Amino acid sequence: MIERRDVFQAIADPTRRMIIQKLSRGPLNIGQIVEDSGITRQGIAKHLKVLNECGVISLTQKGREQFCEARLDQLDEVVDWVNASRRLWNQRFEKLDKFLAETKNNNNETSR
Amino acid sequence: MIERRDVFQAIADPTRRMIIQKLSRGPLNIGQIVEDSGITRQGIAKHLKVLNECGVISLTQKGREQFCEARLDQLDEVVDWVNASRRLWNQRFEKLDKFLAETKNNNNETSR
DNA sequence: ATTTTGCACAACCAAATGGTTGTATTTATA
DNA sequence: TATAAATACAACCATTTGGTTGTGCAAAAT
Repeated sequence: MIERRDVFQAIADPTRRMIIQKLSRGPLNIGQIVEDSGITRQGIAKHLKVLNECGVISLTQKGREQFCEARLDQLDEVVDWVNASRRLWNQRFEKLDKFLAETKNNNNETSR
Repeated sequence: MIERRDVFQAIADPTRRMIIQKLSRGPLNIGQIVEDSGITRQGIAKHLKVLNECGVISLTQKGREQFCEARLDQLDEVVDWVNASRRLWNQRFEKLDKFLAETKNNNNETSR
Protein backbone atom coordinates (compact mmCIF):
# COMPACT_ATOMS: atom_id res chain seq x y z
CA MET A 1 0.00 0.00 0.00
CA ILE A 2 1.18 3.49 -0.71
CA GLU A 3 1.18 6.00 2.10
CA ARG A 4 -1.02 8.75 0.72
CA ARG A 5 -0.42 12.29 1.90
CA ASP A 6 -2.93 14.67 0.33
CA VAL A 7 -5.78 16.90 1.46
CA PHE A 8 -8.36 14.19 0.83
CA GLN A 9 -6.51 11.90 3.21
CA ALA A 10 -6.16 14.72 5.72
CA ILE A 11 -9.90 15.24 6.08
CA ALA A 12 -10.83 11.56 5.82
CA ASP A 13 -10.51 10.95 9.55
CA PRO A 14 -13.11 12.42 11.95
CA THR A 15 -10.51 13.18 14.62
CA ARG A 16 -8.48 15.16 12.11
CA ARG A 17 -11.60 17.04 11.02
CA MET A 18 -12.20 17.88 14.68
CA ILE A 19 -8.64 19.20 14.94
CA ILE A 20 -9.07 21.34 11.83
CA GLN A 21 -12.32 22.76 13.21
CA LYS A 22 -10.62 23.65 16.49
CA LEU A 23 -7.74 25.29 14.67
CA SER A 24 -10.16 27.24 12.48
CA ARG A 25 -10.91 29.34 15.56
CA GLY A 26 -7.24 30.20 15.97
CA PRO A 27 -3.80 28.68 16.57
CA LEU A 28 -3.37 26.27 19.47
CA ASN A 29 -0.61 24.23 21.03
CA ILE A 30 -0.88 20.46 21.33
CA GLY A 31 -2.12 20.50 24.91
CA GLN A 32 -5.05 22.70 24.01
CA ILE A 33 -5.99 20.40 21.16
CA VAL A 34 -5.82 17.38 23.44
CA GLU A 35 -8.35 18.93 25.87
CA ASP A 36 -11.74 17.16 25.68
CA SER A 37 -10.56 15.23 22.64
CA GLY A 38 -10.75 11.90 24.43
CA ILE A 39 -7.47 10.65 23.02
CA THR A 40 -3.89 10.84 24.26
CA ARG A 41 -1.37 13.54 23.46
CA GLN A 42 0.63 11.05 21.44
CA GLY A 43 -2.43 10.16 19.43
CA ILE A 44 -3.07 13.82 18.67
CA ALA A 45 0.61 14.33 17.83
CA LYS A 46 0.39 11.58 15.22
CA HIS A 47 -2.63 13.23 13.62
CA LEU A 48 -0.84 16.58 13.62
CA LYS A 49 2.09 14.95 11.84
CA VAL A 50 -0.25 13.69 9.14
CA LEU A 51 -2.02 17.04 8.83
CA ASN A 52 1.34 18.79 8.57
CA GLU A 53 2.57 16.39 5.89
CA CYS A 54 -0.68 16.99 3.99
CA GLY A 55 -0.05 20.75 4.19
CA VAL A 56 -3.31 21.44 6.03
CA ILE A 57 -1.62 22.85 9.14
CA SER A 58 1.72 24.48 9.87
CA LEU A 59 3.76 23.88 13.03
CA THR A 60 6.01 26.48 14.63
CA GLN A 61 8.18 25.95 17.68
CA LYS A 62 7.86 28.67 20.31
CA GLY A 63 10.20 27.95 23.19
CA ARG A 64 9.01 24.72 24.74
CA GLU A 65 5.61 24.81 23.07
CA GLN A 66 4.60 24.01 19.54
CA PHE A 67 1.94 26.13 17.92
CA CYS A 68 -0.37 24.70 15.29
CA GLU A 69 -2.06 26.88 12.73
CA ALA A 70 -4.61 25.87 10.11
CA ARG A 71 -3.85 26.38 6.42
CA LEU A 72 -7.41 26.34 5.17
CA ASP A 73 -6.53 27.48 1.66
CA GLN A 74 -5.32 23.92 1.08
CA LEU A 75 -8.93 22.77 1.25
CA ASP A 76 -9.52 24.48 -2.10
CA GLU A 77 -8.28 21.33 -3.79
CA VAL A 78 -11.20 19.38 -2.35
CA VAL A 79 -13.82 21.93 -3.34
CA ASP A 80 -12.28 22.22 -6.80
CA TRP A 81 -12.47 18.48 -7.30
CA VAL A 82 -16.11 18.32 -6.21
CA ASN A 83 -16.97 21.21 -8.53
CA ALA A 84 -15.18 19.54 -11.45
CA SER A 85 -17.24 16.39 -10.90
CA ARG A 86 -20.42 18.44 -10.74
CA ARG A 87 -19.52 20.20 -13.96
CA LEU A 88 -19.22 16.85 -15.77
CA TRP A 89 -22.49 15.77 -14.22
CA ASN A 90 -24.31 18.85 -15.48
CA GLN A 91 -22.83 18.53 -18.97
CA ARG A 92 -24.40 15.10 -19.02
CA PHE A 93 -27.86 16.57 -18.65
CA GLU A 94 -27.19 19.27 -21.19
CA LYS A 95 -26.25 16.60 -23.72
CA LEU A 96 -29.40 14.66 -22.87
CA ASP A 97 -31.55 17.76 -23.29
CA LYS A 98 -29.91 18.45 -26.63
CA PHE A 99 -30.50 14.86 -27.73
CA LEU A 100 -34.14 14.98 -26.71
CA ALA A 101 -34.66 18.28 -28.47
CA GLU A 102 -33.12 16.89 -31.65
CA THR A 103 -35.11 13.64 -31.69
CA LYS A 104 -38.35 15.20 -30.50
CA ASN A 105 -39.71 16.00 -33.94
CA ASN A 106 -38.35 12.91 -35.69
CA ASN A 107 -39.82 10.30 -33.37
CA ASN A 108 -43.41 10.34 -32.10
CA GLU A 109 -42.59 7.48 -29.69
CA THR A 110 -40.39 9.62 -27.35
CA SER A 111 -42.50 8.81 -24.31
CA ARG A 112 -41.35 9.89 -20.81
CA MET B 1 -10.31 0.61 14.37
CA ILE B 2 -13.81 1.51 13.35
CA GLU B 3 -14.89 0.93 9.78
CA ARG B 4 -15.86 4.43 8.68
CA ARG B 5 -18.43 4.75 5.92
CA ASP B 6 -18.98 8.41 5.08
CA VAL B 7 -18.45 10.70 2.11
CA PHE B 8 -15.05 11.81 3.39
CA GLN B 9 -13.90 8.21 3.40
CA ALA B 10 -15.42 7.66 -0.03
CA ILE B 11 -13.30 10.36 -1.69
CA ALA B 12 -10.15 9.68 0.35
CA ASP B 13 -8.85 7.07 -2.09
CA PRO B 14 -7.55 8.18 -5.51
CA THR B 15 -8.95 5.11 -7.25
CA ARG B 16 -12.39 5.89 -5.86
CA ARG B 17 -12.08 9.51 -6.99
CA MET B 18 -11.21 8.21 -10.45
CA ILE B 19 -14.33 6.04 -10.40
CA ILE B 20 -16.51 8.99 -9.34
CA GLN B 21 -15.05 11.11 -12.15
CA LYS B 22 -15.80 8.39 -14.69
CA LEU B 23 -19.35 8.04 -13.40
CA SER B 24 -19.84 11.81 -13.52
CA ARG B 25 -19.98 11.45 -17.30
CA GLY B 26 -22.81 8.94 -17.02
CA PRO B 27 -23.72 5.50 -15.65
CA LEU B 28 -21.41 2.58 -16.44
CA ASN B 29 -21.22 -1.12 -15.70
CA ILE B 30 -18.28 -2.62 -13.87
CA GLY B 31 -16.46 -3.74 -17.01
CA GLN B 32 -16.45 -0.21 -18.38
CA ILE B 33 -15.03 1.12 -15.13
CA VAL B 34 -12.33 -1.53 -15.11
CA GLU B 35 -11.11 -0.42 -18.59
CA ASP B 36 -7.75 1.39 -18.36
CA SER B 37 -8.01 1.44 -14.58
CA GLY B 38 -4.99 -0.78 -14.14
CA ILE B 39 -6.60 -2.85 -11.41
CA THR B 40 -8.62 -6.04 -11.46
CA ARG B 41 -12.36 -6.30 -11.70
CA GLN B 42 -12.47 -7.62 -8.14
CA GLY B 43 -10.51 -4.62 -6.93
CA ILE B 44 -12.95 -2.26 -8.63
CA ALA B 45 -15.89 -4.22 -7.23
CA LYS B 46 -14.56 -3.70 -3.71
CA HIS B 47 -14.29 0.05 -4.25
CA LEU B 48 -17.82 0.11 -5.67
CA LYS B 49 -19.04 -1.66 -2.55
CA VAL B 50 -17.45 1.06 -0.40
CA LEU B 51 -18.81 3.86 -2.58
CA ASN B 52 -22.26 2.31 -2.41
CA GLU B 53 -22.13 1.99 1.37
CA CYS B 54 -21.05 5.63 1.56
CA GLY B 55 -24.06 6.57 -0.56
CA VAL B 56 -21.96 8.16 -3.30
CA ILE B 57 -23.12 5.75 -6.00
CA SER B 58 -26.16 3.59 -6.56
CA LEU B 59 -26.08 0.10 -8.07
CA THR B 60 -28.88 -1.39 -10.13
CA GLN B 61 -28.96 -4.88 -11.56
CA LYS B 62 -29.96 -5.02 -15.22
CA GLY B 63 -30.04 -8.61 -16.40
CA ARG B 64 -26.51 -9.91 -16.22
CA GLU B 65 -24.95 -6.50 -15.88
CA GLN B 66 -24.78 -4.12 -12.97
CA PHE B 67 -25.12 -0.42 -13.62
CA CYS B 68 -23.41 2.13 -11.43
CA GLU B 69 -24.67 5.68 -11.19
CA ALA B 70 -23.10 8.60 -9.31
CA ARG B 71 -25.03 10.34 -6.53
CA LEU B 72 -23.09 13.58 -6.57
CA ASP B 73 -25.48 15.40 -4.25
CA GLN B 74 -23.89 13.42 -1.43
CA LEU B 75 -20.71 15.46 -1.96
CA ASP B 76 -22.54 18.47 -0.51
CA GLU B 77 -21.57 17.28 2.93
CA VAL B 78 -17.90 17.75 2.08
CA VAL B 79 -18.34 21.22 0.65
CA ASP B 80 -20.54 22.20 3.60
CA TRP B 81 -17.86 21.11 6.05
CA VAL B 82 -15.14 23.04 4.24
CA ASN B 83 -17.33 26.14 4.15
CA ALA B 84 -18.10 25.85 7.87
CA SER B 85 -14.38 25.73 8.62
CA ARG B 86 -13.79 28.75 6.42
CA ARG B 87 -16.57 30.63 8.19
CA LEU B 88 -14.87 30.09 11.55
CA TRP B 89 -11.58 31.13 10.02
CA ASN B 90 -13.02 34.39 8.74
CA GLN B 91 -14.73 35.15 12.03
CA ARG B 92 -11.28 34.97 13.58
CA PHE B 93 -10.06 37.83 11.42
CA GLU B 94 -13.19 39.85 12.04
CA LYS B 95 -12.57 39.57 15.77
CA LEU B 96 -8.96 40.63 15.28
CA ASP B 97 -10.01 43.65 13.22
CA LYS B 98 -12.51 44.59 15.88
CA PHE B 99 -9.88 44.26 18.57
CA LEU B 100 -7.42 46.37 16.63
CA ALA B 101 -10.03 49.03 15.96
CA GLU B 102 -10.91 49.19 19.65
CA THR B 103 -7.35 49.40 20.91
CA LYS B 104 -6.14 51.70 18.15
CA ASN B 105 -6.90 54.94 19.92
CA ASN B 106 -6.00 53.75 23.42
CA ASN B 107 -2.53 52.49 22.64
CA ASN B 108 -0.03 54.41 20.50
CA GLU B 109 2.27 51.33 20.39
CA THR B 110 -0.04 49.27 18.10
CA SER B 111 2.72 48.61 15.59
CA ARG B 112 2.26 46.20 12.68
C1' DA C 1 18.08 23.31 42.43
C1' DT C 2 14.25 20.59 41.93
C1' DT C 3 9.96 19.71 40.01
C1' DT C 4 6.66 20.15 36.61
C1' DT C 5 5.27 20.79 31.92
C1' DG C 6 5.38 20.03 26.99
C1' DC C 7 7.02 17.39 23.68
C1' DA C 8 9.74 13.76 20.72
C1' DC C 9 10.74 9.06 19.73
C1' DA C 10 10.02 4.19 19.75
C1' DA C 11 7.69 -0.07 20.17
C1' DC C 12 3.58 -2.38 20.10
C1' DC C 13 -1.21 -3.72 18.78
C1' DA C 14 -5.68 -4.88 16.50
C1' DA C 15 -8.31 -3.62 12.83
C1' DA C 16 -8.93 -1.59 8.28
C1' DT C 17 -7.29 -0.91 3.57
C1' DG C 18 -6.29 -1.95 -1.04
C1' DG C 19 -5.20 -4.98 -3.54
C1' DT C 20 -4.62 -10.11 -5.39
C1' DT C 21 -6.09 -15.06 -6.96
C1' DG C 22 -9.26 -18.76 -7.30
C1' DT C 23 -13.82 -20.76 -7.70
C1' DA C 24 -18.64 -20.87 -8.48
C1' DT C 25 -22.96 -19.06 -10.44
C1' DT C 26 -25.91 -16.85 -13.48
C1' DT C 27 -27.02 -14.85 -17.97
C1' DA C 28 -26.31 -14.15 -22.96
C1' DT C 29 -24.71 -15.59 -27.22
C1' DA C 30 -22.83 -18.62 -31.19
C1' DT D 1 -26.54 -26.91 -26.12
C1' DA D 2 -22.04 -25.49 -25.34
C1' DT D 3 -19.45 -21.56 -24.49
C1' DA D 4 -18.34 -17.01 -23.31
C1' DA D 5 -19.27 -12.97 -20.43
C1' DA D 6 -20.43 -10.58 -16.15
C1' DT D 7 -20.64 -11.01 -11.76
C1' DA D 8 -20.45 -12.81 -6.74
C1' DC D 9 -18.05 -14.70 -2.89
C1' DA D 10 -14.16 -16.11 -0.22
C1' DA D 11 -9.56 -16.46 1.22
C1' DC D 12 -5.23 -14.47 1.38
C1' DC D 13 -1.59 -10.88 1.81
C1' DA D 14 1.37 -6.81 2.94
C1' DT D 15 0.88 -2.28 4.40
C1' DT D 16 -1.46 1.49 6.65
C1' DT D 17 -4.14 3.34 10.19
C1' DG D 18 -5.37 4.94 14.63
C1' DG D 19 -4.65 4.31 18.61
C1' DT D 20 -1.89 2.85 23.11
C1' DT D 21 2.14 2.75 26.68
C1' DG D 22 6.69 3.75 28.08
C1' DT D 23 11.02 6.34 28.11
C1' DG D 24 13.78 10.31 27.86
C1' DC D 25 14.86 15.19 27.37
C1' DA D 26 14.63 20.24 27.21
C1' DA D 27 12.32 24.33 28.92
C1' DA D 28 9.65 26.75 32.63
C1' DA D 29 8.00 27.39 37.05
C1' DT D 30 8.42 26.91 42.10
